Amino acid sequence: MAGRNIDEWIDRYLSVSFLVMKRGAALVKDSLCEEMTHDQYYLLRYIRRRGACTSTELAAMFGVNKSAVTAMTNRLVDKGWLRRDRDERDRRVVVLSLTEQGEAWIAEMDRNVYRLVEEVIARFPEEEIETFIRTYERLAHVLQEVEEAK
Amino acid sequence: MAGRNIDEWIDRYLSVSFLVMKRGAALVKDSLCEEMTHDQYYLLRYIRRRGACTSTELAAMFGVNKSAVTAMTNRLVDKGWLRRDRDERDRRVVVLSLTEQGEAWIAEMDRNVYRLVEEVIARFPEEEIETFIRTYERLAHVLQEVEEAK
DNA sequence: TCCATTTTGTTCAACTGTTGAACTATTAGT
DNA sequence: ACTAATAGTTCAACAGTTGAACAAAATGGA
Repeated sequence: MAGRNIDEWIDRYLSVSFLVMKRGAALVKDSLCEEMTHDQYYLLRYIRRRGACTSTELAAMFGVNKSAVTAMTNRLVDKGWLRRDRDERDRRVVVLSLTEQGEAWIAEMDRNVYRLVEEVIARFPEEEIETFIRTYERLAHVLQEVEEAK
Repeated sequence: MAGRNIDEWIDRYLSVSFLVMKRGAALVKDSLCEEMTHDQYYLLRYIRRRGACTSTELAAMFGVNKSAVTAMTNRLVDKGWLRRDRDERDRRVVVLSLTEQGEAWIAEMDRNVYRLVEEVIARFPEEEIETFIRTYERLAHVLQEVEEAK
């Protein structure tokens, strides 16, 4: 690849990724209720999709320390959205899963957030959406590989 | 568009955007020095590109409160990377611009971050990169429109 | 011109998310 | 059996954020 081209891509990517991150977070936050933060919404979504998971898995998945996960899950347990159970087969492990209340709240929040994302997505041609998301998913995968290679 | 398709896209987009945000932030942070945070790096980059700007502009651009900008810029001024000057034509306005030291630090950080992003980008075909970034930029633009329409 | 309104930015308390070191409890590997 | 490694928590110290209250300056009608 031409060096000129690459540097331009890098610059454009860095600029736009920060913009989308900030603006996207602000919009999603507006779609949530006072009680639920942006990060809590995504964390609960992830746990729901996985059914149940551990602090270690969450920390690795999101690239944060385990103590950060403890702090976040504490708040979610306090709100009654998340359940902490000790794994009987390996008593070091804590199994995290949604409570019924948590399921209900996240479903409620989903309604607003989906409406928002749909409004955004609707402005793009279908093919562009599919292509974009596919590359985005590949990017998430590559980031994990690069992280693991350290 | 088929409802089924849209909901699948929304779900995939929400999941992957959080992953990329978190993992990307973690990797960029590793490329920075102890003294500079992820957010500070992007903020300084933005101000450098604009030459100079105001708190109001930054707050609108990144979708945060002006008080958040004050707090961030305070830390950057304390470190000697950012300069605060009153606008002589409108004395309410504070003009933010990089100091020479700030320019030097951000150039230094750029070297590491560019190396990282290049490593990631190199794993994609050129055409996919260009297509992806173009849609990403369109997305940033749409998010701003949606924000403004509120 | 005068005064109310708007705009720009700051301060403050309170909160979320994060790190990194020190710690406990449990398991795994010889 | 004992040392290693693993899973998670606690804690102090930060960065980033909100929202309300505030000060200072500019604007715009009457």
